[in-house]
Amino acid sequence: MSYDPISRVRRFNRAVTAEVGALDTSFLGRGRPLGAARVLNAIGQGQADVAAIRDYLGLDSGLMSRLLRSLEEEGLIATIPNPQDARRRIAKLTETGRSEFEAYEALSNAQAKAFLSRNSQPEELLRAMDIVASSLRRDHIVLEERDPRHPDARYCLSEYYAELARRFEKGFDVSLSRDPDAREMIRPRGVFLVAILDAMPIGCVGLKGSGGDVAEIKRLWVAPSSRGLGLAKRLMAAAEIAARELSIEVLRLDTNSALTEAEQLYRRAGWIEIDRFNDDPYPDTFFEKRL
Amino acid sequence: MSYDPISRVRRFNRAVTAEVGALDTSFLGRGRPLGAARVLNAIGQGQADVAAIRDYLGLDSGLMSRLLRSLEEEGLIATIPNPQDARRRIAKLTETGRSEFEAYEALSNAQAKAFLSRNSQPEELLRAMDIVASSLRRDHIVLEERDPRHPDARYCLSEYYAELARRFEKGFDVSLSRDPDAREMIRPRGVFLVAILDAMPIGCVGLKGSGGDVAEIKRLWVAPSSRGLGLAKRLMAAAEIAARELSIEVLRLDTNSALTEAEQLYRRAGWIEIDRFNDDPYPDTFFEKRL
DNA sequence: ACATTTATCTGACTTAGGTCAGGTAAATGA
DNA sequence: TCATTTACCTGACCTAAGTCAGATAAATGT
Repeated sequence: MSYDPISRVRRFNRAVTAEVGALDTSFLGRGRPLGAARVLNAIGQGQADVAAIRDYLGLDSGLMSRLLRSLEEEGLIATIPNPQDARRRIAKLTETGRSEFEAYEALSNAQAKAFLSRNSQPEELLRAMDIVASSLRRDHIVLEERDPRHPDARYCLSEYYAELARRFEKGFDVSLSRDPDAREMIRPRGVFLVAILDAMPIGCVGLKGSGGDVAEIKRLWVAPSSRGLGLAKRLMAAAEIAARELSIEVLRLDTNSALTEAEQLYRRAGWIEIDRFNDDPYPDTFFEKRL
Repeated sequence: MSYDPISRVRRFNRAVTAEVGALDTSFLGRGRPLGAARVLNAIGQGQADVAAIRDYLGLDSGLMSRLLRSLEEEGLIATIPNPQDARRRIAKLTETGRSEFEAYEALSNAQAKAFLSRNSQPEELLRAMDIVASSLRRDHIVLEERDPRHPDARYCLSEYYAELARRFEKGFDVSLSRDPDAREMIRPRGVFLVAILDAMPIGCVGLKGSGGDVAEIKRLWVAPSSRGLGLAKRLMAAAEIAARELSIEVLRLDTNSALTEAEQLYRRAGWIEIDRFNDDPYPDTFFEKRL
């Protein structure tokens, strides 16, 4: 017996619509109408092109224009014509605008902190919130190339190692494994891809090349909160496309049979099991795919 | 290494504010302004007293009055003076109003269903949504007395039995345990309390009396989605209050040491371990509390 | 060179939502 | 009984948000 899924979804909707306004009221906390606050915050987050902001916030061009004027009158922003195209305008925060934006950020952070402190064990709640956020925003996941030493990449890798340590019977120690040199996962030899959702890294994959026409897939990882969304498949497909761009002809990878879901993914994507091709202590299964 | 909790909360807020409008647009789907739709739905859900609706939706009395007039003009509701107090008014759906309300319900159900069907394995997502909803609405949890044969009570009991079956090494079979007769958990002998959150049962406890001044606490259960909110403690406190009302002087309970968190709860609430007082095969630890 | 397209702005207008100061009629308390 | 309180209604007014039809000026295609 289980409670009706539709009721559960609707209950979530009710809870969220009833409470989320209270959860983050930072946009209303500084005596400015919501519209103006949203524009100010979009600019503060780095959006500069007026058309881009309008598009992002879904505003009519007339309304947008008026909101920009009101922020200008407050002395919070300045707009200048785009040097490449004088019809377009670029909006930037002034000094006062920047400190006003930071006040909004501080408000929002404080509210998030207060929310967390109302919960005695926030870790499980946070995990649940991650799952919901990933699922709701699944269509906004973007894959980006990153240097493997970039903080986003390093976050993914450390989570990946931690997971291997949990799942392998004998644990996992990076230093025992052939950790690919960062150089070999940067163009022109290879690439390192990170899946980003709302500025948070939630998955990665590395293509490790040696300059020849054979390359290896390494470090495929998807955050627990984002599993079941087909992200691993998407990362693998993107890595394959990158491999073709780099004129790779043969892809290889090694894996461990403890990672059952991975093996299934490879087989379905047309990978074929081959003999061991390295003496790394952790993998016990080896695959190849000709492009 | 773990991602900053504040960023995670803010990411959830962004995801939810961006998507939840799209998640349930049923209130906007029938060409009526949001305010009127909300009032119609409040009445459809059984709210009748005008003041109660106004309070529930947080509306100004002038606005409320106008919304009621517009719904009346549409022929969806009828208002009559309260027979006990002719100043107050009672709002009820007309025939057309009822079918309009049901159209909203159908829309909302269809959207929830569509949302579920977009997810390949919705069970984990639903679990996460339950956790978030329970936590956000924790202050709205109410404890209500229910007949143990009421569907809400039976839902809780079947979940409780299923959990015992999972957690006990040898499983759990209700028929082997001394299942208290429903009569003994109804006043004046005892009570059965269910914790309700937004119409969904999320916990229960039974007070089983025999007519004398000794009674037993049975069937204490909290839904996994609602743990960590202090609900078990609250249920126990409510059961104690009910026991005092029924002139019970000694409370007893049995538990199994596999349920570690329960034992701690009892000790902290002033219960004292005593000798075995029944020959039920499942419990191995026994407690008593004098009121 | 010139018609067309594009990005933004301006003015006129609409709707939803909400506030506030009375007004009416019923209920209540001294 | 009668002043006071209470529940709801009405009219006047306000703001935020959004729509729409041009206007303006820069860029673009032929």
